Amino acid sequence: MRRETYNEFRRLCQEHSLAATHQRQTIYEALVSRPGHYSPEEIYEQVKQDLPSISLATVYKNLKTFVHAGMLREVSPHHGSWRIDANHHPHHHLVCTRCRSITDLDFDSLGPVKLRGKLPSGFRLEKFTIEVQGICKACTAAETKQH
Amino acid sequence: MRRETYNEFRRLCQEHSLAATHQRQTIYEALVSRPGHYSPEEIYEQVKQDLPSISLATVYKNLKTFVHAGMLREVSPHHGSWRIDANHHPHHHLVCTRCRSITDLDFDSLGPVKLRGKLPSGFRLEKFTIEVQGICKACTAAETKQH
DNA sequence: GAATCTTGTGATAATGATTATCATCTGATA
DNA sequence: TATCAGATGATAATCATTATCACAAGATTC
Repeated sequence: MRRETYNEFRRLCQEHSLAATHQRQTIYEALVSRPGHYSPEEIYEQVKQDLPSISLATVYKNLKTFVHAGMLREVSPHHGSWRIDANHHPHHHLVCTRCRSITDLDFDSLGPVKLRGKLPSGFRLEKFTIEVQGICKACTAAETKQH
Repeated sequence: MRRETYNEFRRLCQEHSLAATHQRQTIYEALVSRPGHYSPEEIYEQVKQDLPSISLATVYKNLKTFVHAGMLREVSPHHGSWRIDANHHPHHHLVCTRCRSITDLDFDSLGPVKLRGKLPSGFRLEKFTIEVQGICKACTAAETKQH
């Protein structure tokens, strides 16, 4: 691991009161050192090369921990079960990052996406989708009540 | 079911060579008649009120059929396994609707999202995410080869 | 409308992803 | 170094989704 990445990792662990274990270090490295959007299974395969006895459960637990702490992000705010949208009108989605609820937002509430320059060659554009991420009313209320 | 919805349903089935079964009709109705972003399980619960003996497998099969035919949409092009993104720089994603692969797109490739008017009250905005949906290079190539 | 054929359905087993449990171990702190 | 909270590994449990297959219901033809 690069010295720089190592220091960053130690700092982040301290900042979030997490023990800087060998396993966590290797998982973090596996993600940060190479670009990509890996699944837990893929991380597990990668990490096993350094730590053959690591458990898949440990990978899952630490990925959750890292995401919760804000050290890493989920690719999509929609994981979990498959959902169907029957709204045929063009529209956007408000997505709550806390409870993952989804609400429609009228198409005209947002201006059009403007493309500057070109997309990678060979990619055939179908459409732009805008997701508005944030905390929904219910979650904000619940949070306020706690304090 | 409203006459209008019923006719639309029959038309869509004919157009896509699908048998207009009682089950399909009820599933379609459950989605179209009320706004929302339902999971297969939720549709199942709803449909059971009309057709108590329907099987959850039938709901899954028909939702897939409808989505495949373009009669309904998936809320998110990312279903399936959880993925982690370690790229800290602001960026967008190119998502292939065929193979679901994900590629980063530089933040500056797209102009900023402009909000017209207001978001629903109580929603605390965190950020806008733009997904560029389309067919990736590899899938386009594979498709061309077939013909 | 009945016969036939194709497709869809229901029940349930199988699979795959994720989470829970718990005995044991390790990093952090004194 | 001793202590202890928190982390790990093994594995069972759970949950979502898909596969299988015997039986039933639409569609088509007469």
